[in-house]
Amino acid sequence: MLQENDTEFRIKETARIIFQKNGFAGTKTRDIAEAAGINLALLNYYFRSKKKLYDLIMLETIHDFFGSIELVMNNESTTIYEKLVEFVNRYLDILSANKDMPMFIINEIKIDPHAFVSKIEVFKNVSDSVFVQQFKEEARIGNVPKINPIHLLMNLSSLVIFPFLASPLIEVVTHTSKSELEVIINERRRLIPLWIQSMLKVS
Amino acid sequence: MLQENDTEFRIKETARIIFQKNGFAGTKTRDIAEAAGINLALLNYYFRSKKKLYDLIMLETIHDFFGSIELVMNNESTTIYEKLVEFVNRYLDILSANKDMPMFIINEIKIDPHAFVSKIEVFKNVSDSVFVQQFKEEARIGNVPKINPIHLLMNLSSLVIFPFLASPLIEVVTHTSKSELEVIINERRRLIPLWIQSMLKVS
DNA sequence: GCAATAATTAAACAAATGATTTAATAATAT
DNA sequence: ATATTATTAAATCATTTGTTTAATTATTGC
Repeated sequence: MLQENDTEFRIKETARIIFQKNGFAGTKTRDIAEAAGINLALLNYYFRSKKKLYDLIMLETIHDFFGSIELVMNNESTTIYEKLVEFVNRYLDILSANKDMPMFIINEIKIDPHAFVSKIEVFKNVSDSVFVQQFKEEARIGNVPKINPIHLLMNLSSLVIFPFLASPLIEVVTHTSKSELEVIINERRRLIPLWIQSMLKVS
Repeated sequence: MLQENDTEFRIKETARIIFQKNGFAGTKTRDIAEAAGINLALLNYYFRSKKKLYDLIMLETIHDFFGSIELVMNNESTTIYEKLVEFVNRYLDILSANKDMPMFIINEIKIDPHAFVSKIEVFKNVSDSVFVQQFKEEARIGNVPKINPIHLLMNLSSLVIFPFLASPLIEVVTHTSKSELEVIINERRRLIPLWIQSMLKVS
């Protein structure tokens, strides 16, 4: 057995895509087997059960999704604005390559918030991050309004993540094709940091 | 039979909540019956089938969700800023009373975009709305930057809707309780129009 | 008050769905 | 060559779930 057996790898990557798109209950082991071009029994042969395979993928996904926040937001040597730019670019990269990730994570939390918290508790609390500390200091000095930092985090996440959550909605409502929307989303790399900065001038 | 038979009404309202929370496939007729405190057979007695009941509720939900946009965004006698205020207040009202609505709509679109489009095609195209026309005119004059109006619509929707889509995520990441988050969301009635306005000063 | 219709119930049906296992075969490595 | 690993087709086995039936109770019109 190789450490990254070809078949094993193909099952996992296929399962990742399908699980992220349809969730645990919405996914049939037969779908995974068919999409991966492998025999159904091999799924259990390599991963013991559907649940074990799912848990494996979910942990990796959570790690990918939250791992970047940690690094960017707790960097002691960047300014607030630099962190905005870093955050936007990192997240647009991750989400562009993995469009179903936000919905997957949100559904996962919804199913069992308690179980989820226990899985990410290793990550540092975002509310205590260097980013939030820097924001509070600016607010103290009077450079930015004294609003709850959650607004800032929420606005930043909204502007970055929402297009991926709501892309089918947006496509329908604005009569925009997937490829046009992709172009528009990429314009946001430059625009979102500017927008967030200008929002911090009003209260 | 009364026009709004008590039992019939209770089934529909219970079904609305459960369908919006769990979707069609994720909902069992037995769940609805139990939650409504009625006998299982009554669901079929009043609504013929699970599918018919679901379709009924879905149409009403779509109507509630998109009906407000139409009115606000095509009002000839309000300014852009007045429309922002109207939009934010209307949507926060609807979504606060119906927190699972955005997720429900997005999932519904995902399942069958084509079928969904045919259900909302009665609504006027948002991209041709008075709101967007007014924005384009302001851009021509040079009062706002010449960006794709989709950015404006997307930012507005993001800031209003995202907190409801991602509330479980936000609660977990920022260690915020549901009631605290509710207070924060209500602060946004006043803030979002200001933010959007200030965003329109940069490009 | 009676008869017809409507509302409600418990129980059964049935049909599919879908994860997992088994036992046999092929491939690979020692 | 043989022991281990990988792969396959088929069966199993439990369960879930929407729907119907047939009997009972409540309501309404006359």
